[in-house]
Amino acid sequence: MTNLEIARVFRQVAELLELQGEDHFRVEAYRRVANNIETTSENLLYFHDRDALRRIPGVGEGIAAKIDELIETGRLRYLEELQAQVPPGLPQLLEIPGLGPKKVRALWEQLGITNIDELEAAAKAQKIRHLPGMGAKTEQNILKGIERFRAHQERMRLGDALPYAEQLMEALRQAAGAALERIEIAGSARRRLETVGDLDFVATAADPERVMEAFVHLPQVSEVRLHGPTRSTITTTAGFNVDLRIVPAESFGSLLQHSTGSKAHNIRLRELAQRRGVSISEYGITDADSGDRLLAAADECEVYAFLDLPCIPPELREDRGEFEAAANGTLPHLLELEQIRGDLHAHTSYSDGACSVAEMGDAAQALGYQYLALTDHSPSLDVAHGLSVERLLQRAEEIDDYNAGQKRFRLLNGTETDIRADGSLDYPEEILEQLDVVVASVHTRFGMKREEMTDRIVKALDSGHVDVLGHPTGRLINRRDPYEVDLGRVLEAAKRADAAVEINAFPDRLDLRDVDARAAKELGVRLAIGSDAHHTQHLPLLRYGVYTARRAWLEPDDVLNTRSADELLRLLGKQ
DNA sequence: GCCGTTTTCGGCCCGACTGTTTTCAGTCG
Ligand SMILES: Nc1nc2c(ncn2[C@H]2C[C@H](O)[C@@H](COP(=O)(O)OP(=O)(O)OP(=O)(O)O)O2)c(=O)[nH]1
Ligand SMILES: [Mg+2]
Ligand SMILES: [Mg+2]
Ligand SMILES: [Zn+2]
Repeated sequence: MTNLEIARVFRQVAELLELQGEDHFRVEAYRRVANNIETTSENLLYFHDRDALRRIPGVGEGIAAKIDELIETGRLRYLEELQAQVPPGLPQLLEIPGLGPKKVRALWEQLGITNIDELEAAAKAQKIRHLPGMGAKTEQNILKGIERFRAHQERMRLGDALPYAEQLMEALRQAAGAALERIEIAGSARRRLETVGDLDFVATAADPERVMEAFVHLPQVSEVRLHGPTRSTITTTAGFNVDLRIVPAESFGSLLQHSTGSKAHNIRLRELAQRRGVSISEYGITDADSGDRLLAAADECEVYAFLDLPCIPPELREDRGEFEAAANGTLPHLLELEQIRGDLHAHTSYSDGACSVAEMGDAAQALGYQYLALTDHSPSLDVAHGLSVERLLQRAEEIDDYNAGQKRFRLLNGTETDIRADGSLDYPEEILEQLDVVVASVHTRFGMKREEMTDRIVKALDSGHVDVLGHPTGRLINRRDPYEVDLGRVLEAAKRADAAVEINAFPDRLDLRDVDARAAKELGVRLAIGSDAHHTQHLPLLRYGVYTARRAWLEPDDVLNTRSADELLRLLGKQ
């Protein structure tokens, strides 16, 4: 059982309780714990006792016992009891935008509606308007909501979201002209979360009304969901929601802080404020008793400063220890893109890349790098034109020729060797020993059992020839789940072997993910950031790996490729 | 259901928009 599966169980419990009219805070307790379990790196299977479980925030006596039951039996009787009390199609109604627990419960109890089809029929037959608090508009909104539910979009990858956000901001600047003063992206995109559910913009305006009008009339808009004086929400033609909030300039920092979130972070911050007798909102800070405004933050850091905290970087705002670190003065000095000296994962046209050795080298230099590791695929990966030993040697000559003409840059002669099903590497030892950088990755047999996959990867690391474990979980965001593996044991093996583990920066991968890279650091394992470029144009995607590294609390020393070429090769034992 | 330098019981963030309602409940961010 994976942490994600356990998290899903508790989300189901939350929904079922909610539909029975259970206390909101009890429901939210299950949701909160589900989020915290999903973002726990170590598999709960390997937590040895209840005390260890209870160190997960939000896990108390009751939930620890339920996790135990899930791990021991794969089932949760409490969930089954709740399921017996609620029609199976009912929880799905909660996913319809505009429908929450109160309305769904009323529809169920008073009209006997138990699934989406029945809901649609009731709305069309105009039966819903007779319920208290509902009317003809409610029926229309339910029908629209069902359409939206059926057209439901998955979360957008950050790599798509950030460029799209830039485009939208530019479009709005054009459309609103001088009426728009300042606009920034907030929400999960600003926190650089690997996927984003929507785009959240915050702005100030000389003429807020005009800006709102311009926003809801952008050509990219397919539907206006909300349209108020300080906040509007639109759906784009691509089916994606975009929020815009506007506040007076003196409150911009308060709004940016609020809209950057995360929700959990905001709640923690506001609780800290409460204890000091003040109240934080997106407009500023007020005295909890008198309501007098004490601060309107033009800069978001003023909000933290008011609570005697240093400013917390957006990437850390997840309520995963950043408040404790801020209070202790132990916030990390996060990695910056400018500190990256080179890229440790790239392909050329020798394997499945699109560009030549020289083209990749030139492009890396244009980015200001001191080195680029060319890590083409190995023989058994014939779909990716893996290099035979002969071709590998041929490429080495081409790399030498290229380097001969360079003063402050070098191409590193590397490989991304396949970790074969039996855990062996895909080149003879004497070949691997000649290479500057050996990245080793799993590309086949993703369906292996957890133990088998773990043994496979550990064996590869134990060979002593691996410098970097490539994309360690094999996931493709929105397309392929990570393979099942005991990451804790893999990280221990990497530590023993003095191998780094990769943050593969390609936006489809981001592998390791943030919380796993953080666990690696905490175990004392070094990270390597690689773009996995298959084209010169992919090289700049490395920045997404830096974002993930920042979300993992990484500092420059934790990352292999903040080192100079010489230092890097020394660390890898190549000099 | 969880949690505690003011609590082991009694709180649990705060505000915008909509549609229904004559003052607010529900939903969402
Ligand atoms: N104080 C407070 N702020 C919230 C709440 N819900 C959302 N926010 C703030 C923090 C969020 O980052 C921000 C934007 O809300 P979203 O629902 O778009 O969440 P976010 O962008 O973090 O994640 P997403 O990828 O869109 O699902 O609004 C809440 O319940 N309370
Ligand atoms: Mg968002
Ligand atoms: Mg939003
Ligand atoms: Zn690969």
